[in-house]
Amino acid sequence: MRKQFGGLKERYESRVKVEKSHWREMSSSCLGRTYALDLEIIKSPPTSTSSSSSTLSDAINSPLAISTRKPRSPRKRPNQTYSEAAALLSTAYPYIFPAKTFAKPPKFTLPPPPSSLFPDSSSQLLLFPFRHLHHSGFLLHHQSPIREKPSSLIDSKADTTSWASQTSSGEVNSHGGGDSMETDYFNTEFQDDFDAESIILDEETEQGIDSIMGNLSVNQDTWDDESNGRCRFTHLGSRYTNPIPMAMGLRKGIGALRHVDQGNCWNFSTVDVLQISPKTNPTITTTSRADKKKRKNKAEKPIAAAETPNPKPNNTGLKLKLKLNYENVVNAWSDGASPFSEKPPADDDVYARLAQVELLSEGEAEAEAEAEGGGRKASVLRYKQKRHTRLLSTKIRYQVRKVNADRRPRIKGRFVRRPSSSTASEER
DNA sequence: AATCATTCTTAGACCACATATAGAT
DNA sequence: TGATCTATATGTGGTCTAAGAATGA
Repeated sequence: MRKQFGGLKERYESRVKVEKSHWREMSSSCLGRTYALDLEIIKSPPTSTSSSSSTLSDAINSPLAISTRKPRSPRKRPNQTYSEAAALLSTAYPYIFPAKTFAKPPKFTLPPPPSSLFPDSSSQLLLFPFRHLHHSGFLLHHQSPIREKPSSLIDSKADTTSWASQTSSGEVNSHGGGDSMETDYFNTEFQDDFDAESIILDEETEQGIDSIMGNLSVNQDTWDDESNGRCRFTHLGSRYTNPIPMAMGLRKGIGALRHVDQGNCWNFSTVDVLQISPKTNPTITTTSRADKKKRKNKAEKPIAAAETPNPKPNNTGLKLKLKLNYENVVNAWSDGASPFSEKPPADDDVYARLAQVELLSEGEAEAEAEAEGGGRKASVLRYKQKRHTRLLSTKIRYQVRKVNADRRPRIKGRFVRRPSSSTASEER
């Protein structure tokens, strides 16, 4: 109560101060400089409390009270970290972590102690999506899961015209026409709270993730002018044209970015749909060997190669018709192990972002890394620690402004006017 | 299980002003 | 076309407020 009253008093004093300040500024505007006066008249809500006769409450409840305070933007909820992680997982493995399984995020609670990192009972917070594995019949039914039910965020409709219409309005409209829970979730909670722009980590992604996952930079030849503004990515033996709509993390397109070489659009966080999809086609390695043989043969026949200036890329890696031994796959996954190999994906921003989510505290992460015995976990841990320190230490763009701010007088943390000789003479 | 009041945590607003930037002349 | 001027935007750090979660009755 005392604190609240103190807060009211503080606000009142602040308002008076602000009014004085604005009057000063208004008067100073007459001297040549104009100040934008953005005042908002507050209609005091009908207070149920008894009308106090104090001038303080009167001043506060007065309908003419002027507030220059900017409306507070909604806070990021603690569960939002969980939601973001879940959304990323759903983006990476839409069939392993379907969005509907986390449509209702659990209550935000502290993580378990390090001694019980992944017990069977208490680890549901992290492992609940794997329950989906127990009925992994989807493995057998979907011939091409990627195309059949794409995530609404990375809708693989590679229609540049629709993209243009979306970006022209200034927002990325995710109305995919779907009415599933997945789509609804992304359209409401995820889209509302998840600021993709905040995840754009240009320098971090290059320095941090690259040190772990390998160099993600795209060669210059992957940008093809002939592809009409489309980034072509070459990796994993598969080559395809990735249009801009496939990119995640670009809210309003590249054009909104400042001080950035816009030609390097591939340096931003983009998600390759085929990359983030489970690698379920084991025939890639075999075909690559066959390709090597073919190349060897082609090298022996340079004339034939010269006759075809634009050879069509080998699309064997893009085949989505799977020839899997489903029984073996199901048996291999039935023990609850990870459905994917331990080998990290070649280049994928989603995994980088997943690694950035602080689901565990620092000590727990260390314990986990020690338990894992180094390797990739240690690399991820190192990267996370590096990123943690980098984020905590504020990045100073202009050292001069920092020096000025440090020298600037403050009262209760706020900058106050410098007592200048001119004002002192005016007050006399 | 639902509701309410209280406590706790922490993201973001606030402040002045030197400097950067964009537009006009 | 470059130089100059003017107006507006930006960034900087310590403190405090209040939104939202947690907790207990």
